[in-house]
Amino acid sequence: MDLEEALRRRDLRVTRPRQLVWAVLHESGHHLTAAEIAAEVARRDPAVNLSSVYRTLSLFADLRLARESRLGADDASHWEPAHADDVIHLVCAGCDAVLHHEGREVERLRTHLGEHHGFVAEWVDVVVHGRCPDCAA
Amino acid sequence: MDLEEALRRRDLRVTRPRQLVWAVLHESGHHLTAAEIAAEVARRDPAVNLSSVYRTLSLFADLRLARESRLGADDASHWEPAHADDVIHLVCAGCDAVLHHEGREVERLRTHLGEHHGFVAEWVDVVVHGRCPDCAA
DNA sequence: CTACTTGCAAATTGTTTGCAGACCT
DNA sequence: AGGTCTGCAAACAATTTGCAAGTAG
Repeated sequence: MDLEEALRRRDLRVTRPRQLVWAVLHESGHHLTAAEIAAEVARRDPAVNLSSVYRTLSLFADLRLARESRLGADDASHWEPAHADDVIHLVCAGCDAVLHHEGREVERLRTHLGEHHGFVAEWVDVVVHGRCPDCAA
Repeated sequence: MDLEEALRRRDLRVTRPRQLVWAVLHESGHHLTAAEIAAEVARRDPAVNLSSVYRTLSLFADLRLARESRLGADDASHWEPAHADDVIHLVCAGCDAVLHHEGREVERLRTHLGEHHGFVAEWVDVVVHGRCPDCAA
């Protein structure tokens, strides 16, 4: 996935805030809040403003380059590079890690809803709160 | 489910705001925001304050009497009387209705995560965005 | 009585917006 | 050059909190 490519294809400009947000999003292995992203971006270039980070993230969301998720009912939104919607988020109550689980479950659910209930699923969001193997002890 | 019973059991007081929020939550068939609940409560007793509605809702959440869900990444929280977590929310992009789907899917997912990945699921949240039968046309 | 609750208003938090200037292309 | 982007500060919306007064048990 190439940022410049994706932007130019739609006549959007390649700017410093966009490059930095992109880099931070990809270098971090986990989910980040807008504020966390902004902090890391600022370390690299203090001139970049928080509101640009927000604008950039929602642009990325529109372009399907990034994905926003609500991991808790309370928390702020968390961001990560885009991935298919059949990825389930496992949020550990012990260490706060967010694991990804990929399986057939979402696909099966989607099919079931369509065939048996006539509901056309466009986007499936599954968040499981619990304890990861290390913290389950 | 009896409100007075649930409150008294924990030495909590049965008050007007609590009774009214409880009633509104149960009389409405669908998901309501705190503001909507407050508006309906206020119609019955204008003295009840919005912040009491918030305090009451989070009390109900603690007591497992009500359930909060984020139906969109943007929206405010929506509330409904508590129900098991194997109920899936289907949010229709056409008519904004929120349907409930009850099935074995969540239970199966929970078992799978436990047996194959050692992840102990405590709470599963599934939200499916799409189109209900009427709006899928 | 007296601790639990509430109303009210002010404070927080997360996110968005208006606008003039900066900068990609 | 010219329209797209950004920084900044102010606006917003949802939710929370401090505190004195109210009330359930």
